[in-house]
Amino acid sequence: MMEAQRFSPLVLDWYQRYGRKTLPWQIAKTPYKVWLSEVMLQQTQVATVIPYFERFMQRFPTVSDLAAAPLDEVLHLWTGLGYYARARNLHKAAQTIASQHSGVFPTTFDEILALPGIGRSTAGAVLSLALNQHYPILDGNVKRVLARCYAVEGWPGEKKTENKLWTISEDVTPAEGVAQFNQAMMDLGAMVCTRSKPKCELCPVKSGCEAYAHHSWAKYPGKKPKKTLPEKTAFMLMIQQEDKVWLEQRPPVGLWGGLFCFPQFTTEDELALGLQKYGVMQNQLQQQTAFRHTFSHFHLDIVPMWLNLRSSAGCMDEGAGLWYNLAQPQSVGLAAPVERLLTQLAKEPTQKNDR
DNA sequence: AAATCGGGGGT
DNA sequence: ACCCCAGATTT
Repeated sequence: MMEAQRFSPLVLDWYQRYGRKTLPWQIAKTPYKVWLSEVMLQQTQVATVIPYFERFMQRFPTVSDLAAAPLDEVLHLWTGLGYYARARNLHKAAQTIASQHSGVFPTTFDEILALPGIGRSTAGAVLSLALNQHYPILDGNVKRVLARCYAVEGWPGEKKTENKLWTISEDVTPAEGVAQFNQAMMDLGAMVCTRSKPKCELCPVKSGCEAYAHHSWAKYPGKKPKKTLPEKTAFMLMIQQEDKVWLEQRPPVGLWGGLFCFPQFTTEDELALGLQKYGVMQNQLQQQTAFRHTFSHFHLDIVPMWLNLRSSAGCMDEGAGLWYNLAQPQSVGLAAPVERLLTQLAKEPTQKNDR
């Protein structure tokens, strides 16, 4: 059993020797950099985040730059990261900081917590990592380390389990050296106490770890109860005219909110109706190879339907979408499968498809 | 093929 | 207060 006060010295000592200290958001730390990196890291691993982070910092060096940018450009730089609601929240929070905090990132817990897209853990991370204020965090890495060390049963998605973990995090978080400690906990979870095949022999807290003592690391954290995913189909209509492809912007909320996508239909009948609406000929439609895109809650079988428009025969409403130029792409957000199909189109000469 | 991640929004 | 929803990557 590991007493709470024994925990942090072991972790801090480990951090001095093995922790990460030179990630882009750790150089000249500011609340803005920590916030941006934390939001990106919520969904993606460090190696993937780095280039996104660098692009964001280059384009939006300050919160005010981010606030002043068009949302489409933010979504564009976010393309491929997923969870686009987070990019929208990021943008909205930046605008709140610009208007309500004179462009200065707030430094109290309640002010930060009030920003969209920031909850208890992210607020704690910003204040502890950037300003060394005494707040615990509880991200996926910390949950795993603590669940194993203290043999916390249950899936962390359940409130009861999450509450237990928060209490433990509060108990082990030291008043001094919080910035290093919290960073260390995340590093420990990412590098040592990994989901599968943890490197227990390298762990600074193995001496007091329940899971280590009972060889039961695989039991923690508890697994999410699983259910079978429903399957849906989407016909994606790719209308091409020379170097340009017709895309429409999705409504601001919901799946792929605010992103540009091909006109999309659930059934072939709907597709036929859509073709009528656009005033394009049905007979030159070509079905391409279908593929599956999986979300957390359903499978989406995507059937790309390609159509080469020879004349300006279509009647597209320019207000509802845009002609995406494959040769000189516009700065807009794209859903991953849409980007994949566009890349495909840009590679293949029109002639090859045009049969 | 399955697991994952912190927060928002709806019930 | 609880439950469901995001999206792409890793294992």
